[in-house]
Amino acid sequence: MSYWLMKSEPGVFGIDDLAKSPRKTTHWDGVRNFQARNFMRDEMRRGDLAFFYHSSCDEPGVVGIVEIVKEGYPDHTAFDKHDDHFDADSDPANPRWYMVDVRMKRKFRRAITLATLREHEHHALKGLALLKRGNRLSITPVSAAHWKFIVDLAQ
DNA sequence: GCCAACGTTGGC
DNA sequence: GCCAACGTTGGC
Repeated sequence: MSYWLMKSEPGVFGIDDLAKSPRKTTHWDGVRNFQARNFMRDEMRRGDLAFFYHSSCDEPGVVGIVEIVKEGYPDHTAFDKHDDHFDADSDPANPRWYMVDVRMKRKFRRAITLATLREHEHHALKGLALLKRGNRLSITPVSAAHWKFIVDLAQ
């Protein structure tokens, strides 16, 4: 089993939106980066857990935990001309973009802010992809040790 | 709003 | 294959 971190802008879709979704489940559509696509298409497995991370907001940070409940499948929003994430180059016969389904497992009582994570970036969280310089990937892997440390911060 | 960092595109 | 130009991300 693997661990991940998935970014979302709360102004677009935050953890409270997920909590209100049917069965607390949603498809993680709109990812238009090949590396992140590859993680969803090739590496994420049912039962994997991911941190839900709020980005581009007042207080960026990890706000909860989701479970991967459906493995990679074509992102249909790429085929919809009227969708913000439409991509004319994604052919339904040979889809370019993929998504997974995630279900909310837990919302932290308090967010683990990026500032808090940074306090540990040279020690317990050394090497965490999220904290790497210039990192912009919306989906990144998290080691088991880092996972445990961050979950403990939320207690 | 600024800007550093990065990914993608396209000309050559 | 190189690399400049461009667009996007995302923290501040």
